[in-house]
Amino acid sequence: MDIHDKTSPDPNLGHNHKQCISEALGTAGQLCMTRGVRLTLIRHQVLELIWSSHKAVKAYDLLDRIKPLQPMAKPATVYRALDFLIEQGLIHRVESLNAFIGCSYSGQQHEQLLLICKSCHEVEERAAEKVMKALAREINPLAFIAQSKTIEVHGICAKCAESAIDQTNTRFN
Amino acid sequence: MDIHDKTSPDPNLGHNHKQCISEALGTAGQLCMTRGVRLTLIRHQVLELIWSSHKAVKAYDLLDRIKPLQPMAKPATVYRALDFLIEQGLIHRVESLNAFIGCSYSGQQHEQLLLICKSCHEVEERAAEKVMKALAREINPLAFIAQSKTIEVHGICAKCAESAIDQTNTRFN
DNA sequence: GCTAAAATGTGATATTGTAACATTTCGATT
DNA sequence: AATCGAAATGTTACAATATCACATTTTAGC
Repeated sequence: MDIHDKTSPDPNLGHNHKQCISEALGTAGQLCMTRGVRLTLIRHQVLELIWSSHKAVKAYDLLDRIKPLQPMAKPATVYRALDFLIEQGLIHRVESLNAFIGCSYSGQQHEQLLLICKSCHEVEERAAEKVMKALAREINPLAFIAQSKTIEVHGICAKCAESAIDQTNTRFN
Repeated sequence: MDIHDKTSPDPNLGHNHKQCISEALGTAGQLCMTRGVRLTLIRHQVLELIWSSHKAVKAYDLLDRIKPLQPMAKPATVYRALDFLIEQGLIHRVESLNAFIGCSYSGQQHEQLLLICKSCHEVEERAAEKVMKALAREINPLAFIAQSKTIEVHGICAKCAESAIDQTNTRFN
């Protein structure tokens, strides 16, 4: 039942997701070039698999999905690629899911808010600058030196909430 | 080298931690009473172990530490107690550490901010209402229905930052 | 081409968490 | 007090997530 039938993109995304992927991969390539780091084949493949949808992906799912392309792949193969991609800010780890998602703001800021839908499992990333400023104002007076900030909100996204209402209405027709 | 020598409280907390523990356990007892749920011996022991310091505790460390008290204890023993304590809002799961911390605001609100020190590993919980309001203002217009919010900040706490400076100065004396 | 560093291959194992079913304990009712 | 159903716990097995150490290969710079 998983729509991730190995490598093909989710067909139900409501936007041109191929463009989404190619943009992300293009930006990633440029950034790595500029920084003098290597977006190797494996790393590129892992990044592409992560971008195959806007859902957070688990490491062992990535492992299964990369095996057709890299029959030698082992857990370390995937985790090393993930480490690299996180270091370069090309993906985020979703702490509350032990999963990974493509970064929508690669090369830009690095404080983000993740909205995680319990229904469709898609994750939306937002810069949420006002929230981050409020967070900074909360923390600064405490003399706590912040090094990384994780904000993850679980709930129901607008699309899923709407379709739930639709269903409810349908029942009364 | 772990200061958690089984069950005794951390002696370096800079406050009367015994009172901290007994307050937390007292509140927990009252809340469970009021709610008609049972703070059984195992649950009470797990809660007490979690409160033995202000550091986040891992489930399997809890298992090791509860074994002298409950020789039958298995992973499920601990995880069930943790599930109960989380449900009742008596502890929080620290997502970015896969660990658990006593809740400093039991019975009150349920949106908190965790400040996690990478140096001493202590976790400070704050209500941070302004941050939460900013977060609500960010999310509401999106029609995303938030059900749970996780904010975890990793960094260096004031105490550790200060002692680092002290050390630096000492080198130049 | 040579070399050192980076990346990957490989096997083992550590850590974290859950499922399923049996047994015991608790508390409300008779 | 006996009983009965629900809640809690005991118990076994295993699933899911992640890391480590060491061998080998690839790469970029010389």
